[in-house]
Amino acid sequence: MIDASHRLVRFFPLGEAERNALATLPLIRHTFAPHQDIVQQGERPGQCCLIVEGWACRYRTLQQGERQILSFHIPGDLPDIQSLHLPVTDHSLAAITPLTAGFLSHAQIHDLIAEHPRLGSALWKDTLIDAAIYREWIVGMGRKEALPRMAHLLCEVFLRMQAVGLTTQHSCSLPITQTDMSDALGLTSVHVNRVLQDLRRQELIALEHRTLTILDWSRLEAVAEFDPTYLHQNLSVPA
Amino acid sequence: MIDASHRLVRFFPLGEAERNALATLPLIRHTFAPHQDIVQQGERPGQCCLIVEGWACRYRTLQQGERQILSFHIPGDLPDIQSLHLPVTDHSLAAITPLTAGFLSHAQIHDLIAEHPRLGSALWKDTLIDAAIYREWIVGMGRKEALPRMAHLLCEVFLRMQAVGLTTQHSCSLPITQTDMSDALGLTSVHVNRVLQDLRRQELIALEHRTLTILDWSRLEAVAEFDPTYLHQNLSVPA
DNA sequence: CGCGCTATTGAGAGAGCTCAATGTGCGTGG
DNA sequence: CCACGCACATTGAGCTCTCTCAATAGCGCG
Repeated sequence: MIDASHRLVRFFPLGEAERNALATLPLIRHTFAPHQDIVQQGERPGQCCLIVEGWACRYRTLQQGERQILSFHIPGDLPDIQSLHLPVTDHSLAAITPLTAGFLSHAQIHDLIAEHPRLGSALWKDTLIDAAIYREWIVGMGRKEALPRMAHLLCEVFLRMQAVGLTTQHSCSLPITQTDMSDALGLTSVHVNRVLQDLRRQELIALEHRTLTILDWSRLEAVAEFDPTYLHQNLSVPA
Repeated sequence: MIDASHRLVRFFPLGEAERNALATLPLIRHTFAPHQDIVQQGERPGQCCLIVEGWACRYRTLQQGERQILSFHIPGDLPDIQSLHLPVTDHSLAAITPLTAGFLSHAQIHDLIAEHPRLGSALWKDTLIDAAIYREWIVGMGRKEALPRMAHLLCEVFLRMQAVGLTTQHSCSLPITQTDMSDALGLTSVHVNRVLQDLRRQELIALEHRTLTILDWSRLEAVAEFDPTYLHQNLSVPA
């Protein structure tokens, strides 16, 4: 089942009927180990997964073995919902941490949408926010240097974690390695290391034991040229 | 009205009813001059536009004035369909060439979808392909050098133009400046110029008078590490 | 208590940038 | 019909951000 506090429910005006439909939906749970693929490029999935616990990422591997991470996924995300309409998956999806996911068949989802069209709209909106995040990454990779690009990623992750209630004050879990960050930002892990040191030196963040703490949100936001509009979340910003 | 050969109709299994609904839809036409904004960042549009003729681009401007182009749009595209569910537009949309666009109010589209759910799916799929293109750009910007990145853009544009019947043999119109390309690829126009010269020297393409000719598709594809799967178009590739 | 993964540091190299000048084609007005 | 202006393309030379290569350090876990 999908909990009533789920993002879908909170960010889209759903009625009682839709909430109930979600709450009684039978999810088939699976667990995955770190680095294990959930969906591989070229597959034709017959189901979608909801991340219940843990982090995942979409990625693509190039011929020389370089990896590009396309997005990070946190609890509440539906990272392969696009398979509902795009039969062949054009990238892979892997667990970053030990992960619990719930699966729903395409048929179930189609039925659900047919019966509750507003749920279809909510899911569509979810994929549109995904696309908005991609746009933001393109802006960063194309026109920002390494420091603001990293700062932007941290702002984004923090707000997304906050939206699903996984932050405490100014901290949240950030269970990814510097290599993961480098593959997401289009940098090398060596440079990521130096950029993180710089952010710490400027007392913008603390990051240790996979825990991120935002020490100065407004300065971090300024460095990143971060504007949360694109997350389309209507959230309050850390004090 | 929307022509029966439109991409929506060709790439999604629509029935007679849906085709008719599209064909009789009243579009309000407007024309735009090059560089004119169609939608600006921060607006709350009440309508969506269909590009009838000409090219457009989505873009974002940073504080220091740098521009990042997020996507190019050609006839048949619905470049701001996301406004249907994301009220505030997080980027701008501008005409590149003299442009003709047809407008449909959100209300009209919502009604259309309510009556013809498969049309809703087709539109959703369209936005998912948009997102797939964003992913591909992220891969290029993060992990490809300038030459393959440019080659990839040219492959992509050519296939998209082919999909709407705007190519002849191995050529198509490419009505964008080198500065536009640089703002899309995250390069400078100086470097774009040098990369294009390199592609011409290698006899992979010809590009003059805003006309692109693919001289050697398979080598260009190889240089770009181009795999058309992500366009989800089921198209044949140039000989 | 040692292996393996991740983080850190140093130093040299390079892809792409900046700045600036020059070339070229085309539309327009006199 | 030609001169002019303007946008775009091209070229050169020096510079820098980020990369590469390589070594060392730290830490968690079996």
